[in-house]
Amino acid sequence: MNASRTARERVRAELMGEIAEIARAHLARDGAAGLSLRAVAREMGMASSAIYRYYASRDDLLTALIIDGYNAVGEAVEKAEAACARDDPMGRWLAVCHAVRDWALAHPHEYALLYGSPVPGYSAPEDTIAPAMRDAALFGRIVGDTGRAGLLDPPGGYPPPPESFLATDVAGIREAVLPEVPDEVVARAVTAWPGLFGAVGFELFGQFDNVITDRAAMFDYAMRGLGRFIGLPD
Amino acid sequence: MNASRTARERVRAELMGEIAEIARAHLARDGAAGLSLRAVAREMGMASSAIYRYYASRDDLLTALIIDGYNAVGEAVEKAEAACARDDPMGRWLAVCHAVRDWALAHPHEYALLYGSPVPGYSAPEDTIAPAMRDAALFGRIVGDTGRAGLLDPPGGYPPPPESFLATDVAGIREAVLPEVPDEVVARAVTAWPGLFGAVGFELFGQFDNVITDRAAMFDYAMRGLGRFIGLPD
DNA sequence: TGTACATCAGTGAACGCGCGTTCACTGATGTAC
DNA sequence: TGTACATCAGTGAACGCGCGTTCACTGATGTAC
Repeated sequence: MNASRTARERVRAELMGEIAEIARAHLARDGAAGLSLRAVAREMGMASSAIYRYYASRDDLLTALIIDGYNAVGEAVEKAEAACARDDPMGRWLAVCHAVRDWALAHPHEYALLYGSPVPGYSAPEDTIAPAMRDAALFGRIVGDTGRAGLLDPPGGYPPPPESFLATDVAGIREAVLPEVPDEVVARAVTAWPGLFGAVGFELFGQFDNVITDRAAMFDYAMRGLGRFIGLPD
Repeated sequence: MNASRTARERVRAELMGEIAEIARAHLARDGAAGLSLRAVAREMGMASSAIYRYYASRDDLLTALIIDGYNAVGEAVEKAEAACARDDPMGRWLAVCHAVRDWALAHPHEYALLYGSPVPGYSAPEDTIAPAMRDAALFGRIVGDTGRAGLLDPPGGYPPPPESFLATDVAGIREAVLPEVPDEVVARAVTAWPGLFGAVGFELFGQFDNVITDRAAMFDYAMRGLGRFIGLPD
């Protein structure tokens, strides 16, 4: 029967979720390197071998956590951005930035797993690519909307992007996601994006210790600067 | 006698260096999480317990590697910058950027140890603070020299730094290392600096995979932009 | 509706591994008279 | 210069730990007639 089959499958899905949830808690406490199937099984009250009914290996479980993590960042970012006025590009951009930072500060080990050093011996499968793009996709939409609205206003006084970069990567990205945005703004956007994660990483990984105290203000200022650099109106 | 005492001490120092060197090779191959005293001892041809004559614990060895790492980056950066004309601030800044990137690409695991996610269970002692500042100190000198030469020319069109940030961190940093630089440029410099490491991290940790191919050109362009933002003349 | 069979979930023991650290010890190298 | 003693380097066995993964197995849950 269909009903009974889905009953079994529902229990299965629930247990997979429970395992992932406990694993995520361990990850949050000890970091990715300390994540152990045996510890998760212990907390589930299962034999360690039982986990293998649900995840084929430790790496499989890690992959699930990574995908969930990207989606969690993506959701946080989308939710924050959705609350902004559509015609306020800078506000939308800042909402994205602060959402990333807030999420990172609340989930440092998970953030490290997603954007920090790769876990040794683990190589991410293709399934992680799409979720990993979620935040960047939203960023692209903001820049694209601003371009379509004719509101882009990038400050002058900067050297133009090099030809080789324009011809290859910038052209491809423009075609794919930013069709109505000038080449130079595409180039600026692509180079500005890592600046967000550099700022978050510096704060999270301790580079600001003993140097910066007013971190929220500094972050907001830095992100406003990046937004203006891209051409978002103030 | 003095001579003999230093003889023993010289052997000791040499062995400490050899251990660190082998450990660094393991770190480069397997990452910090995979660094094991036993493996190092094996390669030294020693009993694993003998390592403890030289380093009190695994964390002690890790600390030594971190300090060496910061100094290696610092040296690479200083060497590259020293080769530039003194009156070419943008050239000096770009030399620093490219030196960091080149070093990171050549030593990805070491870079991850210094600027990536912290090693779980390890907390860096005070001895690492000074070496960690070496590259930033040079950056400060470049900006300071440019300010003293009256060449700073930051592009307009950006919102001013928030008062709270100016009053606290910016004021302190200005006093300490950038006395002849306007507040706003200090603020810009402090916020731009993590952008360098964000760009390097994105490339190194795989965020550019399947997206950016012409990475050297993009990096150079992005760093030029940051340099201009700070006010370095083109 | 009841029964025979197949599928799945979960167990517990085991394999084989590597790790950091301690400890009592043997020899060699330096020191003081 | 020679000798007694102290210091140091290095050994090898051991402690106690945790890990990922496999495998033969028991029961329970679903399926097909």
